[in-house]
Amino acid sequence: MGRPPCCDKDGVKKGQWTPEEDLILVSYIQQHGPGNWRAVPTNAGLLRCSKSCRLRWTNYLRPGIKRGNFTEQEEKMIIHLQALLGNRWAAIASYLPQRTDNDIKNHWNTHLKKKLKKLHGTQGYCRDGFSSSASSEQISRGQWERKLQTDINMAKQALSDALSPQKSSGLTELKPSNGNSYAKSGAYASSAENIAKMLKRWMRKSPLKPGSTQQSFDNMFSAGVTTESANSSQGADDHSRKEEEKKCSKEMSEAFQSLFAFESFDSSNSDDFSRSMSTEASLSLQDETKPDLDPHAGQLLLLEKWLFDDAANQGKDYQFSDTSLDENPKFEFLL
DNA sequence: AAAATAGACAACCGCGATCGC
DNA sequence: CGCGATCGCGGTTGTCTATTT
Repeated sequence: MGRPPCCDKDGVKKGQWTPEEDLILVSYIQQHGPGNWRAVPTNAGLLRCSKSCRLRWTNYLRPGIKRGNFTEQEEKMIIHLQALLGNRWAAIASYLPQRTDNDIKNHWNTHLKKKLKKLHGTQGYCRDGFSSSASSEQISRGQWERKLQTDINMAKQALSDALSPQKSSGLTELKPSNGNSYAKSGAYASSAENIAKMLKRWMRKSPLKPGSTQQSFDNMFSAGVTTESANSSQGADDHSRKEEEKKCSKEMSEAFQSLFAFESFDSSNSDDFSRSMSTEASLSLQDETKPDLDPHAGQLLLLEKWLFDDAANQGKDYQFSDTSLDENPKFEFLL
């Protein structure tokens, strides 16, 4: 006698999203900002359920998302965090900016689990899955913690590099509290990047007639995806990258090219957004960290403290947008 | 070249948590 | 305080692509 599925209605579309749907969704969120998902399908004119819209946005269209190509540092970090937190993918994702919980979960299930299993078979399973030939039972707690600390330092360095302010440029800071600011933010550039990638894939699968595509995308853009963002300041690097992308996309229609002009092709520009997102996620993680429930609470707190201390130490260069630690009483104990 | 199989990943589903009335 | 609506998370499934036979 469970609750009936929210998407169990007639006329609600399921399955793969089309580029048109993506553009409608991005366009809508560009104007109104994310949130109030219940109203999104109706207001945006999408034949999807609210859940599907939210999922599509958070896992695929959201700016600042990096997909695929996990680095070894990221993998190590995921393995460490999985050992500490278990299958709490959202919490793990909060420590990996630009990665979504779904992406991490998929990567874990398809790659890392096998990797660990393989290592388990050849050298004996170790909690970090990478470097020990002894079983975890044989390693003393002290040894394991030292090893954990070493690897965490490596992952920390990688994270620090990834978040380096030098890599971000020209992205206006998002202020989620002000919905209209979304419309002016360059953050949508990487949404379009994601869409563009998906469009290429989609074109491979089902080549469209240029005419119909043109019309369809013209309608889309006139409906709300303005070129305003495209006109925002972009660096020379972005320009050259755009050119390169255009070369690879000759077969695409003019409408596609206007989409390319709309975006920056530099996902690192979304670092500010990623930071704000990861901060939010960290806040939620802080909320859900319940020492009385979590057997690894000590390690978890250590890890969190490491992360937040680092952020605090880099305060000058590395400022969380929107929600700063020192403004939040929840983090007093960490500062 | 075609069929079968495996791998990868996007999306769905169900449940618990949270929010607002 | 109770209840319904909504959101967010994790597990699972479905589909597409690549590889092997």
